[in-house]
Amino acid sequence: MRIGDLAEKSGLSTDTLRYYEKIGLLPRPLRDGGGRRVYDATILRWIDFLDRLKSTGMGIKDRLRYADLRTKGEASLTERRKLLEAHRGKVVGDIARLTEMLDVLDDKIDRYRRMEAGETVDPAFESCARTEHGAPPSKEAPKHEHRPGARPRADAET
Amino acid sequence: MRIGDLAEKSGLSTDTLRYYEKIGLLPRPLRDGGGRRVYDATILRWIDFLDRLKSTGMGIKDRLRYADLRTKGEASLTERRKLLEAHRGKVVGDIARLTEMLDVLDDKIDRYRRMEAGETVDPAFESCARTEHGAPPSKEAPKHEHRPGARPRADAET
DNA sequence: GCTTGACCTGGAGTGCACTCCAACCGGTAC
DNA sequence: GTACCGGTTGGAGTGCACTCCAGGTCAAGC
Repeated sequence: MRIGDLAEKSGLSTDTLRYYEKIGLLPRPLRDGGGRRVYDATILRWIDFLDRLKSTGMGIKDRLRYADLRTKGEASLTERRKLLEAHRGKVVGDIARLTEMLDVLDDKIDRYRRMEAGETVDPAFESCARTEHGAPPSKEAPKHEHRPGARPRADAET
Repeated sequence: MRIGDLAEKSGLSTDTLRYYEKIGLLPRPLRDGGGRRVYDATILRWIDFLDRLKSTGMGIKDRLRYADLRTKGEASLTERRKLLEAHRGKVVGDIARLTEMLDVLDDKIDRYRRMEAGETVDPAFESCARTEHGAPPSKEAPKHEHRPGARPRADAET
């Protein structure tokens, strides 16, 4: 398999494949008589995993680190596991943040929809602010003060 | 509130706040006698929402678009809703991808752990390839000869 | 009055992750 | 033989999202 085929199969461009090779994400492939890269189909699995790492927010440095450990064989098992565990933590956090955002968005979209329908909707007091900075509500909005579990904060946008 | 206070409260740097203002993400604040920016606390809500959009993967262009629509008031409700709905779709997709990755990672971490414990574990094919290309496991991955940089390793990731 | 520190501006620099390009080479079809 | 396609290289360019800096102003504290 030459670089063009791999590009097609992996969804990466030939430029990206060469770039990944250059920085060390991909191992150096064999070359044919004319000096052209020849790939084994198994590389696709590695590319797929790299892609997954990337698309779940792992930067190039950590992918590089993982790729580097991988070349070291069994000796690097523990380190690789730790790297993956760290990434797992990030993924769990990301899922939580995204899930929270889904609520915020649903809330906001619903409000917009009602406003579009001509309903009078009170200025969006909703969950767009992080609880950590939980600005104590100014006296303008005393209603929403103590609602455990409910959205503690308001957003000025309409 | 001056820019330093806002920076502290929002978690953004003063540079970033000025940068956001420059590109139009933040409205131009009033100035005091000495020409210094003076902020109303309500800006924090907007910053928090922007931050949420950002941390759930919305790029600066779309945030800018949303910010711009916001300044247009009610006339832009529908467009804003559509923008948020589009983002919602992305968020749903991201959650799915991350959740899938969590499985992959758990699988891999578990495998690594067992290998560290000396168990014989077959090379983890399934956890790194997308199900779509689902390649059947090849017969026997050759035991790792260790020649860094010379060739691609036969097994996808161990 | 002087120092300190926060703030101002415009513009340059950074890091990531590609992406594109010029100039060249090798193999195949006609 | 030559046109063409798909490769090769090193290096430059791009877009995003900041981040830093020089050189200045302003207000308050000593």
